[in-house]
Amino acid sequence: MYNNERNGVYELKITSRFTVAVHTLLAIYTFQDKYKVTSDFIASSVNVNPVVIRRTLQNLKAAKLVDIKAGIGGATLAKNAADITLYDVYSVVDCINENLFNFHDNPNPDCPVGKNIHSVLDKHLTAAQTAMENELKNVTIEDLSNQLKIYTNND
Amino acid sequence: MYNNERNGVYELKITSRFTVAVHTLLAIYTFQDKYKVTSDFIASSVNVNPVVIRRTLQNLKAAKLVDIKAGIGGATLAKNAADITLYDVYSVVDCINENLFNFHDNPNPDCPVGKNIHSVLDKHLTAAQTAMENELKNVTIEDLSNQLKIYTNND
DNA sequence: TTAGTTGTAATCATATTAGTTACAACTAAA
DNA sequence: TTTAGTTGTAACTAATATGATTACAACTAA
Repeated sequence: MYNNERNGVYELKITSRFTVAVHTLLAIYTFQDKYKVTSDFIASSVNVNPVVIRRTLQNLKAAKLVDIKAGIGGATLAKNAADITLYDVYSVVDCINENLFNFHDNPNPDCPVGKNIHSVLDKHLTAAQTAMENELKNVTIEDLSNQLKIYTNND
Repeated sequence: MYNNERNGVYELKITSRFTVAVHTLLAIYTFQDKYKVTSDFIASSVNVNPVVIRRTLQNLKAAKLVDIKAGIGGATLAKNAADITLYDVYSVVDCINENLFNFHDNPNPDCPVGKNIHSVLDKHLTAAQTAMENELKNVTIEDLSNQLKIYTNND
């Protein structure tokens, strides 16, 4: 069933492209020294269609976060895992557009409130978005990998 | 035309229900002592269909942020403007579901990364969301009104 | 009684996401 | 130089949300 219901109302959010991309990078980092990490390999771990992974990898490649071997196949990190933050990933994979908050179009310029609503609200929305994004800058793929090792050692 | 395009990719975000609701409250606060603030009145300022405003007002009423006069019409604030934060509004209007970040479904439990991706990632996503939401708690409808007065006095 | 408004269901157009199919282009290895 | 496996990418689809809109019953003060 659909997992996004509450009181019969459905809502949008930051798309799973972001977590898919993070998962992709963590899988590459975890396995790149042992296996050829192909889109099929990653897709199997993430549990999405391989084409979704290839599209994700193209975004990550364009940002120089990964290298991809065309033909033979396989992806590797193009930077140190400690130098790739969640914000880097978030920025690249189109999980939101520039603005997190979707502002209603064309408020009435003949009403004092409509005329100025952007002026009074925009800076606060930007501050909220920036606070969220700054948190993402505090976490790297290496951080996730270290945490992952703790979990896998306990298996 | 569509206002959400970038490089042919389209993205989701926090819906305009939030800014519509903030605009609604600011319009009520600004005009409630002078006019009967009806859904048509607000809709004209926000520039959306009146039914969208009525639905918004129902959400705000359920949270005891506004009073609505059925029959005769008109909405007023049910609390002091200084006691209504942007977070209060955000919480009630279903602009997102509980989680801001949409996580991909069913990562592969037979892969060490897939099995633990939620464990390593969830707390960071929650921290980012909380940072955003906390910023919204710092701003009240009264703050917006005070800023609005500065702009309108300059007209 | 009436005029205006709210409350709410129902339907629609538009748009996005993720899934999927298909296949050309590429590359290393046999 | 053939082949097997993979990437790169276009095209299409199903599922679903949003906001617009229509419609109308219920309500209430004048």
